[in-house]
Amino acid sequence: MANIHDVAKLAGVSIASVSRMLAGENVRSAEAIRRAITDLGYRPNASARGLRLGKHHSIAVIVPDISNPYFAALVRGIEERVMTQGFRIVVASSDEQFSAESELLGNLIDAVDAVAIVPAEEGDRTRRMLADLNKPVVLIDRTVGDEPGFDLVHVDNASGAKAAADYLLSLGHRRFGIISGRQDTVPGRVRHQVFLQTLADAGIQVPAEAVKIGEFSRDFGRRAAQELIDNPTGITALFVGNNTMAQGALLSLHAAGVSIPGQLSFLCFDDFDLAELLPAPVTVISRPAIAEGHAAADLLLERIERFGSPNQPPLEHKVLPVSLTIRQSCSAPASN
Amino acid sequence: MANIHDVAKLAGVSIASVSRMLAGENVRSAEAIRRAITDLGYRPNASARGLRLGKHHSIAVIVPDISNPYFAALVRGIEERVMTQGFRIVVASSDEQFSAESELLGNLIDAVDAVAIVPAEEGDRTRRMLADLNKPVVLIDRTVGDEPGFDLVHVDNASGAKAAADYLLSLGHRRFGIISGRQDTVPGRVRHQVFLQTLADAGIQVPAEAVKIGEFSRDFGRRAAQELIDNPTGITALFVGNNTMAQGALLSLHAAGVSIPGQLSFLCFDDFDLAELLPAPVTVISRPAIAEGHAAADLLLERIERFGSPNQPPLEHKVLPVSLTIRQSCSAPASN
DNA sequence: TCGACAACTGTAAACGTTTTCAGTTGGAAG
DNA sequence: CTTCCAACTGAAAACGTTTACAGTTGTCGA
Repeated sequence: MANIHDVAKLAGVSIASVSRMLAGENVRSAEAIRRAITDLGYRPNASARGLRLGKHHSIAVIVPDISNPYFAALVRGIEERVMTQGFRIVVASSDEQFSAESELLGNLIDAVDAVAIVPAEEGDRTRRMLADLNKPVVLIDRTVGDEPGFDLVHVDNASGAKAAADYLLSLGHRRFGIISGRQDTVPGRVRHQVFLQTLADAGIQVPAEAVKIGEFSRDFGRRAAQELIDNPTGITALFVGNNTMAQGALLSLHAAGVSIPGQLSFLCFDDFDLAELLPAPVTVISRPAIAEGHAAADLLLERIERFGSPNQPPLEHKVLPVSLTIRQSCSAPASN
Repeated sequence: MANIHDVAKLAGVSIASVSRMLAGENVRSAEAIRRAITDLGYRPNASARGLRLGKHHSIAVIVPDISNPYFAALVRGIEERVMTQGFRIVVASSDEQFSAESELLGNLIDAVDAVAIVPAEEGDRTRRMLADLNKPVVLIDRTVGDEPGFDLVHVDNASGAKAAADYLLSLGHRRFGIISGRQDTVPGRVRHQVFLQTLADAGIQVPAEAVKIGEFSRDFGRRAAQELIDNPTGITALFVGNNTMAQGALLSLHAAGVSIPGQLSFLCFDDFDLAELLPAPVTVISRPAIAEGHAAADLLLERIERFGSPNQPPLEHKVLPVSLTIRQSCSAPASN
């Protein structure tokens, strides 16, 4: 592989001139250098440049699972924005495990300039680990501790959960079930609490046996719905905290022959592919995954720019709107 | 950030000893060095190491679109395998465009040791571009030219298409429609041709107006199915070449009120989330995306190991099996 | 013709590693 | 007590850049 010395020799100048011309400065022999570069097929060595400048033009993106469509879309959004600025993204999946996450980050951190992460855990050890990185960090979808100290990109979980409850109430439902994700995450907690609180404000209590809390996984959704089926609680509407759990729940409900919305109105957070094609197209609270990626990337690029300099921009907390997408999985409760 | 000199000084040895102990060699003062390393929180600088060794411990993964679930799963598979060997993956989406692809690769190539790619185009210019990289390359799902000169990981498209045709024939169908993806890609071409050939071998011709060829996109699937609906051809079975087109086709079919499998049997290549939850759970030819990722990663790691040495392992072409997953979207044709 | 000055150029140091090469150490064998 | 050798050690070079610094040009005005 040709290096800068080869180019300089062929062009009859010093390596400094080559470097300068590459950096866009004015150089007398620009033409000769350009020709030498193409003749040799020269490409600057990324490691050498990284070593010298302490920059890598790379961003680590850590998500719980890249094969989850929501996270895949998020990554896509980050990628789109970041690529235009000449940055690369290094992707890794944490499987929702702090240990995996911190190990990954340990491996990646030395090769990147910043980190975009959907943290597996929102506890303080995650915050400390991220702070120790000493690089720009943006938290997406979740947070860490009360004073994270990083830029945040969230969606408006509270409004979404409230909209869901209000919509179901307006249809006349009074007996609700809820399947929620981990309560040690912002989306899990906020969606859960706001949904229940909105009902409480309307004077409605959700019976404990109709409240299921667990992992954000398809499998948990399936099990939770199965329990609801096995121990009838008389609920007429079910709210599910995210798309993967929703898919699992639909599997159980479908297998048990529960008619939607005939016997049960169904509403979940997060849109998903084909939601509109199901026997009862699913009404959802949808969120802008790509836009979340864009927002996160913008924040990060900005912060990378100024990192180390005294005048840091203040921490930002971007909250993106969600919207209620009404399809056909909800109706007035059967009057019995 | 502490560097190796700091560690050496604190441990009272030379930097060579630190480096050696890190490399696992026997060193008298190992204990002191270990302590110094933890005390200082020392982490070797990746750029410096990369510069010195000419290795980056990174692999570029280029797919048409990371937000497509199949590619996301593929990436996940690669990631799983590669991480265990201490490698990172740098991900980028080409949007099925050669120009984007070659630009991306231009940006990434200097920072990686190898490339796993689902090429946007299978033409010779792609082959040349990849060959010029002068690094290990594995092609996934598609190929480039007749003599690619790279390792290949494919699924058995021919068997899959034949199984699809045989199954529909066995149900008694005689009038078929087909929606296929780009014919300048292996999956597009093989699935298309083998399906039609299998029918031809059974003495059945598919009328030209029931053959739709276009992009591997949801949008094309939707349009193609719409055309089929608008200009009735009397077909009783429809084969669709991949999952995104299938989803589009289902959208049109559903909107037009075509009953599946009552009026039309439906079968497609690639499984997809929720296929089993649709009004008529879709029968598919499914393929092992994660396993494809594993296979690609293994091939690449092997080749990185030996790259540059004289005894290169011979090129491999791994073909993974697909399977017919029978659900409920196909039945015997209505007898009329 | 000279000096001043802008515009450019080249040398060399630095970034943080790994590894070669030429020692140094210490223990065992004589 | 010597000698030998295995086992370790350290100095220094190298990887390919960028950039501070100290020139070197060439032009213009006097």
